[in-house]
Amino acid sequence: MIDKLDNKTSVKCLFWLLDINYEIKDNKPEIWMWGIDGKGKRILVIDRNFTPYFYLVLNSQENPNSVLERVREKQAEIPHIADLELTVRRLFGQPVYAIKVLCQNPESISEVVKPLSKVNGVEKCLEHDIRYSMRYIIDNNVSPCGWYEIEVNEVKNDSKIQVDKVLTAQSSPIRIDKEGLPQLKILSFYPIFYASKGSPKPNRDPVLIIATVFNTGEKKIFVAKNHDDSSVIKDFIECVKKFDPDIIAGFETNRLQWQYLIERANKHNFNLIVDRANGVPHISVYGHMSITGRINLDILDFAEELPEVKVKTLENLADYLKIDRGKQQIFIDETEYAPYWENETKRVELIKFAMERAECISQILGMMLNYTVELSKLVGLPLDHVIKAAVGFRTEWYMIREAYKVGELIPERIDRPYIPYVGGIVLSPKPGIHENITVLDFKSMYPNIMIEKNISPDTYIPPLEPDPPSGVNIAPEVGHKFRKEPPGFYKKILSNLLTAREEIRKKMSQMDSKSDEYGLLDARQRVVKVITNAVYGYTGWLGARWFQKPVAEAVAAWGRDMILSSIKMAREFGLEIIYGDTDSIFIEHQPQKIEMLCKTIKENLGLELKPDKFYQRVLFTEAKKRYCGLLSDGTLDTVGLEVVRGDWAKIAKDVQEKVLEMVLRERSVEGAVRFVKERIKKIREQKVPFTDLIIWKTLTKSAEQYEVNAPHVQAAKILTNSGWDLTVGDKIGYVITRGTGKLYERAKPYIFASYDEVDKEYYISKQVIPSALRILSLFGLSEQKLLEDEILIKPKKLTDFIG
DNA sequence: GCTTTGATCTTACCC
DNA sequence: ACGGGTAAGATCAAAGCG
Repeated sequence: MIDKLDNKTSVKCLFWLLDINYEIKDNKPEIWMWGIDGKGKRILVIDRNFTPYFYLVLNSQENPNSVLERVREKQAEIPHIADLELTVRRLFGQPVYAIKVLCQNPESISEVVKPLSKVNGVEKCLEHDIRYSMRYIIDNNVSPCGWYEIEVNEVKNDSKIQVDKVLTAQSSPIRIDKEGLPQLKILSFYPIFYASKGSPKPNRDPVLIIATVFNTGEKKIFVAKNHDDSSVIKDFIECVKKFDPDIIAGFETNRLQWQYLIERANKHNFNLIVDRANGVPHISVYGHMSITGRINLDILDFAEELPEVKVKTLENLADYLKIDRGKQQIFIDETEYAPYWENETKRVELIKFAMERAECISQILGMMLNYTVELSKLVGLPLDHVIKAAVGFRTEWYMIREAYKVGELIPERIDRPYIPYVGGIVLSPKPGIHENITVLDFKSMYPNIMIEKNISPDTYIPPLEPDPPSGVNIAPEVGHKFRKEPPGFYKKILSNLLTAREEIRKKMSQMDSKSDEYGLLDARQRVVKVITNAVYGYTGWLGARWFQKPVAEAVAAWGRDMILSSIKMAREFGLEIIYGDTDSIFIEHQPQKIEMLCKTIKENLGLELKPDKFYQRVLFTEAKKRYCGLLSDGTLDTVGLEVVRGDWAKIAKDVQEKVLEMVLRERSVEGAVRFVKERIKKIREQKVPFTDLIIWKTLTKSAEQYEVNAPHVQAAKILTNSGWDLTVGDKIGYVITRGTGKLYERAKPYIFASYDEVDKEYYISKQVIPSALRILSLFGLSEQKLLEDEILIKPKKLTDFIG
């Protein structure tokens, strides 16, 4: 029993919600809300008044009251049940009777579910798989990273929780219309582990350095004495305790570093106590490490959101984000940590490198925080959960909140067989170079189709069911039916999201684009867009709680219908179509006709088709989904080609990019050919940087699970045998060496290969020539011609190829 | 016994 | 661990050939 500090009645407390978790004390659940109050005090609000529950869905043939009676009889045999309430809910839009089973303890729900699901008349149990803390968030319409007001009493901080105040809730939290973040304390850190052979091993290799950066500007660095890291880790723990950060940021912390530090600490017989409740970081949902009372953010998880960053190193990420890493950038590869450490003068550089990385993490965090906060607010998952959660789960959590508001039960997640369905249409392009091409595309095509046709899991009418009085929309080709009224669950969600984004963008248009508030709104509209666009994919995801194949199938069918209609209409207007993919058409630039076309389509199809891009010149090969266009501002827009792929050697990508520039911008095929020949010569002369020869490929399963041998798998096996820990998702960098036999037998991890053993002819004939020829074959060039010694005798003019 | 061919595996892209 | 549509290269075994 916690004593009140004084006898005053409860007071109102304004706070910003950082994190939420639950604890069981004396067999009773408590919601713990970690926050920052209006005066910047760190607080813990404990709510003991929220009862966990789940639902029993009743068979529609049964009398609900008699089922309730039977459940009551059973209740006598089962402890833990606090109460039963007969209610009406909806499941996939259908009204159902449901018994709300209130339990004393969230951990006992699973014990209650089993016997009660067997009661006659009970069809199934639902929502027992919703975590107690998430339940609290949903039912109270609370989102992390928002401001709330709550009635509280201050109590003694008996358990030495690391906060300024411990409070008990006397009411539910109420959302306050207040923008912005409190002054957060953020600690960024980067440790260096000794790597004697391959990846560092916690039972063998010590922590040499931990560099820390506070967002107050202060920096601290802890360095081991020889190989003894006990004090390094202790000093780090002390540093965390003293600075008391709200957010701890790192790089590779979730998959690697926290666990490593925990194990090293344990090896020295102490615990890595860095959280606010005197505990150790622990594994939590979606594979992240949770630090109670603080938010643990891994910059690497943020990098996963950026497909443009192919190999997710801290340096690549920083370069992509245009972070200034100073003039004297040091880069020390992991393989060199040990030799750097052993050398007195080089050790200084290693220490500097660790600090630079910590600073870099701190800067990246600053750039990603708005986005993560907005994501957390919209989706309703705490910051550290939401950044780790896959898109499908984020979308689903957003839906779960909305479902609660309209009384929809949350369906269970079930295993389903994979049955493919037909998706969007891709037209075969007209190969060659085209001038003055406009790209028209449907604005948010799939979301708008779902809205327009009221496609939703709760509006679907199965084949044998009679049509409702409101009538139905029937999907073309596939024939699925959806009731026209009332508006479905998805229609509501998507309309809200689309309107919300419009409103945010409207606000933004009247603001200074450099202001903090603008940045915040920009992050908000991006997040809204991401969730909007994810809904269609969600509907076809086998793991989705609201999975309904006809929903996904019908959306795609209507999409095909609309794009085909548009093409037909365009042709009727006398407009030539060059290419199209799913929701876009590439069309000759005739402004008046295009305007008329868009107007006609809006009137006939109810969806907006709008000009999106204009290409002065655009080049297509025979292939779909691969082209390159020259935009009005002179930049190249390269799509699908090797240039934008991460699994070609840089040398091949650079050559292709230059070829495209020469051809599209300079209109010089001759120049392109000359360039390719020069580069080939440079490769033979070993004048190309070694790093330009590395090929990166993702390991998508463990090396043994592959059915056929492949170069990157072979390279991965070599790395594993040399002591490197590889996991699924790792990018393997390898080069092809000279020799006989299969390609995979000649693949070698780049860290083990020397330039002299590289097979230059492979890079010429299998990397550079194919990627150059992808473009140049359009102009009648062949491999032989690119390999010929003399400069092209009589090149054709670019104008000969313009269609 | 050799090369050619095609199915299959694999990755990464587009929208 | 959101969907389907697509290109492309390497491997591997069957087919084709003399």
